Amino acid sequence: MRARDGDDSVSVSGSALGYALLSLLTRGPATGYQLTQRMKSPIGHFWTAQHSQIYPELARLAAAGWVEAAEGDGPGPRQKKTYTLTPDGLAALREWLPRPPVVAPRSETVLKAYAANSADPAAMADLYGGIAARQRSLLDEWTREAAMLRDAGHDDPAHPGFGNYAVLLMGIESARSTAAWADWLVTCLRTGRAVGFGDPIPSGA
Amino acid sequence: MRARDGDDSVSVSGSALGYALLSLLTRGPATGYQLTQRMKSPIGHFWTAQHSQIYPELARLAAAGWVEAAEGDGPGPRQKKTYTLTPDGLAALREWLPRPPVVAPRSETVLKAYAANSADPAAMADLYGGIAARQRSLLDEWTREAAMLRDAGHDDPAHPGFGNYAVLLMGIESARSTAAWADWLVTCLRTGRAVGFGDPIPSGA
DNA sequence: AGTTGACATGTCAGAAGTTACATAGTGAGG
DNA sequence: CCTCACTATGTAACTTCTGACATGTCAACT
Repeated sequence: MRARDGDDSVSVSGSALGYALLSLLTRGPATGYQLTQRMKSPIGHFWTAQHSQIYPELARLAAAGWVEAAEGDGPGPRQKKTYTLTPDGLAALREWLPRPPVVAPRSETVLKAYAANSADPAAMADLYGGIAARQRSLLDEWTREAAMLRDAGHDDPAHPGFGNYAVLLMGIESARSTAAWADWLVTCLRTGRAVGFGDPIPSGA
Repeated sequence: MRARDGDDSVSVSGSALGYALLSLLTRGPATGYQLTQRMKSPIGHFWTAQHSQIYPELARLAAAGWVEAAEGDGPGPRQKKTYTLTPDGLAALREWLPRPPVVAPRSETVLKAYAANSADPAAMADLYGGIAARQRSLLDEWTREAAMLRDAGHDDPAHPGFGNYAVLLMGIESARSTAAWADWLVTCLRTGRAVGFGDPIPSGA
């Protein structure tokens, strides 16, 4: 499945996680621990991984020659390893990037809406009210973050931080849509009547 | 993990897939094959499963007493089983629905944008141009579908088809956001300059 | 002096999900 | 007559992901 030593001819194919780690390493060398942190924001809103998945994957990437580890003394009993993207790794990433992505959406939030009228409308309204509130708070936070990045020039496609900015914008769009949809759902569930999407929310009536 | 015969006291916890199948069965009895089809639209845009996952899960649900199988002759060598949601199954679903959903977003599309400036801008612009086009065609299709459902009264929260309508609306919102974002990305990548989100797209200039 | 949290790396068991294999009847179209 | 697509149910091998276990240092706070 992945290249072994002296097996250069085989087309080396990585998992999405592998490419995610390579992407993170384009931001500079890092330890597995730092990659775990770096994955949290902003890409974490669209791609997550635990350290228990990251460490073995880094070992595989190193075996494939896509990353290189510099060892040093760590705080614990083991060696601390700082990984760097190799030219081969960058080439692999560049080859993977323009390929059409695998679309595999999975949202428990929407799944629950699918069965919404099997449950108590008031309870479901509360659920989606909470979801809308959380999405709006994320929206606020990310909007402020995006403004800062824009001021720092990250909206320039040539800026190394452009990817972060792009992800943040998608996060904002996604939060906005979800909040608007959840608001509509809440209004439907609370009034018990058909409501047009985007119709004004009847306030305290 | 799941209840066995005569083990009623244990809190029976299901997987998200199990609840997805229960949700599908609120639309009426179905075979595993029919559930596989039923899952494709519209909930398939936010939750998918292969038949190889569905058949064993149905067996587990039956063992837990959440669904009941009526056997009959099938086209192949095996018995055809038509599953029905039991009162216990509906109760379990109703208990699960209002609980806060697990949020686990995963989008290769956004992941690739995160590393966009490691690749050839023209290739990435093509990629996101294609994505925007596909999202717009889905948007068209779903908008027409939603209009039909609305005419059929599915926008009434009491209508059994309300869940389908709600999922479709989220699909529409999601496609709209993604298309707008992809358009912005394409403009950035093609012009090579900072572009405001929502700014008019320079046409053939 | 003791606790908590951050830094740092790993393993293991199990759950969840994908792909391919296996079987077989019916009806439509070429 | 043959092939293809649809209906229908399952298994097996494999990959991916989560959650828990395991270890140990250092700095800050109580």
